[in-house]
Parts: sequence; C-alpha cells; structure tokens
Amino acid sequence: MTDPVSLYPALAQVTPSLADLGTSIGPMAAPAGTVLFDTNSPCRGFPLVLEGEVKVSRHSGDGRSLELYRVVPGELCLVSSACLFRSTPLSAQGITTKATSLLLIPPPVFAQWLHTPAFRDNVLGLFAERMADLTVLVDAVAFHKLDARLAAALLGRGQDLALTHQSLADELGTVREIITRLLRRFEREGWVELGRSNIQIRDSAALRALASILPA
Amino acid sequence: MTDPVSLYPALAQVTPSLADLGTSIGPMAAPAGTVLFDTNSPCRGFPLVLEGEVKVSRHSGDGRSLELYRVVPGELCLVSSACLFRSTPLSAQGITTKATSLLLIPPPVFAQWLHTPAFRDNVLGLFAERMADLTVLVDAVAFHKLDARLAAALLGRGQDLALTHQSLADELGTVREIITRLLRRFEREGWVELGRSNIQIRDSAALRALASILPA
DNA sequence: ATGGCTGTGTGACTCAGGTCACTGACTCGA
DNA sequence: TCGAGTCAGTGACCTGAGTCACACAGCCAT
Repeated sequence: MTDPVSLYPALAQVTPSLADLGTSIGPMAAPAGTVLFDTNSPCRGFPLVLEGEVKVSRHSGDGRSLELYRVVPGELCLVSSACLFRSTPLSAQGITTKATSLLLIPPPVFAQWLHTPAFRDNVLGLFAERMADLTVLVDAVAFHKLDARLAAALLGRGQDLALTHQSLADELGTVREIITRLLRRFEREGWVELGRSNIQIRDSAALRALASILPA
Repeated sequence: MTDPVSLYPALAQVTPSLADLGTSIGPMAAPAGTVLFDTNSPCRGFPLVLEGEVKVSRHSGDGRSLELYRVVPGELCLVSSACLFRSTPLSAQGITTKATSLLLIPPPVFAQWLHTPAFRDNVLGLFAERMADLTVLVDAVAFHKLDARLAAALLGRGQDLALTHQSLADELGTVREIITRLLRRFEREGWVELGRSNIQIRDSAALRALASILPA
C-alpha cells in the first residue's frame, strides 16, 4: 500500500491527522472500471488518489463521450468540489481506468484540512492546473481538427499502445469509424502500425508535427 | 465608487486590510476594451472586479475567438491564478467589455489573504464554479450544434440586445457569416427581429426550446 | 469446430459549418 | 453631402465529421 504522506507531503501537517481518522476514510480499493461518481449524483466526498487512475469525462446524450482529464496518484479529484463548495450537481463522470486505491475525505474534514497552508496551496494549485487543462481542451475542441488531436493523443504513452479505436473515440469525443479512418491514414503514411487493440508508433516526429498545431 | 467590502464581505476580515494597503493596489479604472491580461504574458496580480465586466476568452491562430466566461463585480479573475500558483503562462485573454474598476492584488498579499477562512472559501467556491462553467462549455462545443448554442446565447439578456453578429461569433467561436445565416433563419421563424447592431427577441420560448437541448 | 463476441475496415451518403467573394445599407464626421 | 468605415446579407462552393449498413477477422468458450 502506498503511503499517503509520501504522495501528499502536505498531509503530514493536517489536523485531524490521518492517524486520528484511522480507517474511517479508507483507503478503499476500486477495481478498474468502477464508477466513482457520476453526473447529477450527490457527492460523497473528495477522492484522493493513492494508486491507479481516475478518468473524468463528460457524456453526450447519445453514445459519445469526451475525456476532460485524468487524476493520477498524488492528486485529488476536483470536479467533486463544485458540489461541495457550492452544492451544485456534479457535471461529469469519474471512472477508474486501473485498479485504484483512494481516500474519500468527508467534506467537514476537508474543510478542516484547508486551514493548513501547505494543503491549501496544493488544492489551489491543482485547481489552477485543471482550469488550464480545461481551457486547452476547449481550445482544441473548438479550433482544431481531429487528426491533430488524435496525433496528440497518441503521443507520450510510449511506442506500443494497447488501445481500442473505441477508447480513443471516447477520449476525443468522436465515434469509432472516424478514428479507424484517421488511423489508417496514419498507417498509410507510415506513422503507425495497427493491430487488434494495439497501435505501434513508428514515426513520432511526424505525429508531433501534426499535433504541434495544438496549444501547449 | 463601489465599496469593495460590500461586494466582497470577506474583505472586511483580511489582513493586511484594505486600509493598510491604501491605494497601492488600486482601485484602478479601465475603459471598455482594455486588455487586462493576455496569453503568455506574465501575470501582474489578481484582478478583483468592483464595477464593469471582464470577458475572458481564448483566441485561435486565425481570426476566431471563443468566450470562456465573464467576470462580474463581486468576483475575481482566476485564469490569472494558474500563473501565480504554478507559474505557468496564462492561457487566455482578459478584456473589459465596459468601463471597469478593479483592484489588482499582488501575489504576496493574495497569499496572506488566503489565511482568512471566509476569503479562502470565496476563492475556492469561485474556482469550483469556473470549473463547472468550463465543463459545460466543453460539452456545448463538443456535442451541440451552433443553432442551439446561439439560441442559448441570446437568452437571459432581456428582449432588446445591442450586439453585432461579429460579437456573437466571437462569443461562440465561429465566424460572422454563420451567425448571420442562423439569425436570419430565426427571423424567418419569427423568433427574433433584426436591425443594425440590434436583435429583438420575439419568441423566447421557441429559442429556449431550441437551446434546451443544452446542458444546465 | 462452431458459434458468438469484440474489434476493424470500408464505401456511400448527408450535413453543419467554414471560406470566398461579393453587394449593399447605415452612420458619422469632415 | 460625400466619402470612409462598420455592419449585414447572400450565393457558390468545399470539406470535416457523423451516420448507416455492412463484411470480416481474430479470439474465446463450449
């Protein structure tokens, strides 16, 4: 089990301390694919990720979905915050992509913890980062073509990706056929090699060039 | 001059107090159309709006732009925060839409103020709200057609709007011709009446029906 | 092996939105 | 009252993306 304090140094200083709280707040384990929270569902607390990964995405009425961002160990999930700070309904879905363990901080404890400057700075910094992420996403969706966005999505995950076309479609907010088409185009260009649930990057420079139209 | 404390009750409690700071942080006046901050420019402080309005938007390489949200009196502008909490470059432009007066809080003062729980809650609540706004915007841009988004943009501003087609285009991230086309369609349906720099709402129910496909 | 499931590949078609290249109308100041 | 500048309207055309309706290939369990 990962030690929470090594991931979140600020937790060393908070009161009530982790030790005081004991196991009441977890850690809880969730297998891959667990829905941690969902649109309009009430919010039970702040998920603080210790291991694994949480994908936060938005779903359209029909079958499409678009990934907003991912929460990795050392972060806490902020969409949930809207409903805690303003008691508005949640505006996105959170689902684990891997086996994940997390603490679920009850709102009153969270409020207490905010008294600690180090923890507070953490939270504010995370908020700022997410705002920037979302801004870039808005920009990408509004102003950029799918091929550039797809190229960007393929980069930075190594050479050998175990992904289905459908999962890429869900990430980018489009449908499977379009991804298939674009990937085949990339393959014809010699930039990637395709297999079942598998994509090999062959020319990341070319992909980067296509993607680089995108904002930072 | 609007009294800052009546807009931001939390400011009554902060230290250093507004009185201590004197006029060093403003209020400063900015006429309509002033660029308060811009993409990649360094960040001078936290703008805290007393009067007027600041439009925060993102610009594409070519002439288009898309409005992210507006900051009204009683709020402070958070895009600036990213660069303060994480020293990343700014990811959007802020421009006044009306004559505006504001305080520009230097980062160290802001950090001090965060010690005050009431002020802190204000900031966190605002962050949460903006995250939710951006999420809804992402959803709109990714999944909804322009006619619905335009209808939504026309609502909630009274019956008689003094707007150019270009300004609506900039708000929605499209180009003028498209707005003209859609508005003429709305006019043919009898939903609006058009004039030079002027739009009269005639059937807000119809517009609302079209817009209501949009998320909250 | 057989059948079912999941993942891909594709072609035909539609449509929203963007581009280009104009025209013309209104408005205001010199 | 004569332009210059701003704003609106419009048609021809193009293209990216989504939809539909498939065919088919691997893979797994029985």
